[in-house]
Amino acid sequence: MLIDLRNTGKAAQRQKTLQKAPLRSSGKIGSDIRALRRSRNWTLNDLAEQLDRSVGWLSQVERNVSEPALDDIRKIAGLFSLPVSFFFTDAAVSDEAAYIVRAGSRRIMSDAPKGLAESLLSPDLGGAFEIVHSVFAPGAACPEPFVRPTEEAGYVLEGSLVLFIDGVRFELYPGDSFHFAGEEITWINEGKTDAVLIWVIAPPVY
Amino acid sequence: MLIDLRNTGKAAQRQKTLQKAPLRSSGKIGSDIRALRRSRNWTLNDLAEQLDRSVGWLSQVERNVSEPALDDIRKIAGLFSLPVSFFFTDAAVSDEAAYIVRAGSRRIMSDAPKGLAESLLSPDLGGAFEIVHSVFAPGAACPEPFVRPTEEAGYVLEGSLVLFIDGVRFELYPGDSFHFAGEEITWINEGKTDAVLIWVIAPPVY
DNA sequence: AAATGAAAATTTCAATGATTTTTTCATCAA
DNA sequence: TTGATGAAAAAATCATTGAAATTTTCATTT
Repeated sequence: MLIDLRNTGKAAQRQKTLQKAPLRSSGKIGSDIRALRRSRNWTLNDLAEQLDRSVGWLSQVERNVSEPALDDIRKIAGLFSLPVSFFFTDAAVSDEAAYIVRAGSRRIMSDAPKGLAESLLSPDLGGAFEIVHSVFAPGAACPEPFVRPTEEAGYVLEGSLVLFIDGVRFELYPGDSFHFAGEEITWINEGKTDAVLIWVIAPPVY
Repeated sequence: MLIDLRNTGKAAQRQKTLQKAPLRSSGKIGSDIRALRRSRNWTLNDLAEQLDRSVGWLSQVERNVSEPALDDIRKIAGLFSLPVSFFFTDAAVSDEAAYIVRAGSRRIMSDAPKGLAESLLSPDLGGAFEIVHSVFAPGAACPEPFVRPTEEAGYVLEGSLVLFIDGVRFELYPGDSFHFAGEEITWINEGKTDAVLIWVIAPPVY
């Protein structure tokens, strides 16, 4: 059992001010930044340095106590290789926003004309895993093999995708699913149509 | 830096015998049982008791050192509310089995004529999360609201499903996705066609 | 080979203290 | 009035350690 010393004497008074702390910022941009930072295993200090801002400021921003300037957001988006729009999804109706992501209003994660369009199926970053909706254009190929310290799985919705797991080639068609953890991965869409997949990653990397 | 004491004196000799330990059982049924037991937070003892078997035996079975009799498997399937077939999926071609689950050869998790047909999209149980392919028959409804100590998310492939999250009603259509953790859930397929979803659960519960 | 029981090994868990990270807050600047 | 800073306070993280619980190993019996 822990003994809570906070409700005595001087400390009790401070708590009062704590509760009064105003929540100036309305959006949830701060939470997103926090999730993104965490997914990269950066500390407040790590990110603050790259932004040329103080740790205290970043802490406030991430807790939605104060809002970053547009320029900061641009910088942040850049650091995470995300489009600025990522932070401004038109949040759906009140209740929904927390639980549902409608087909038409997913958050875009990569605009890049690299042949891979990714959007987020989870309402927010963070949590144990994230679900991404990925569209691989015909001919698109993974720029280079990658290994991630994650557990990943996917399901093919449309088209077909060639996946190399530790160098072994697998051709995946609609309805097929895959799963790997720690192996070296590459992919290429050898088909003539888009390959559409649902990709699950744990823990989140975006 | 850890100091490994095992390669000295008597211990070193034992290690030799350890390496010789034969792997008598070929399948991976044992691993499945282990994953299932763990997902229920049961100890070897808990399960052994219900099976009227010794802990030592169960340990061997789970490590694929020895094989349970068919009757044991029936009992085990029963304890986990799974069809016996669950343990006998026709493992695809060698390399594939570990990574890929083909559309046509998923492991069935529930035959129950309750209007919900679930099959596993992950090649094996265990891991950080599991992906389930679920088909909700028209009119099918969740027998009773449930709360699970998990983080779950899903994506609608076909049809539509009504999901109640903490009592709030959401109608989901193809392309929509949802996410919840700890809320009370119920669902019902009010449509005239099957509702087909992909459902992700972390950590695994099956 | 399957199964058991008991010893040996391993894992799990809670408690502790040292660090690191994060939050709070008084204060200054725009 | 909000953004920003720096430093103190609080909280979270991490590596240890010892005790308890779980799991594995193995000699023996069926």
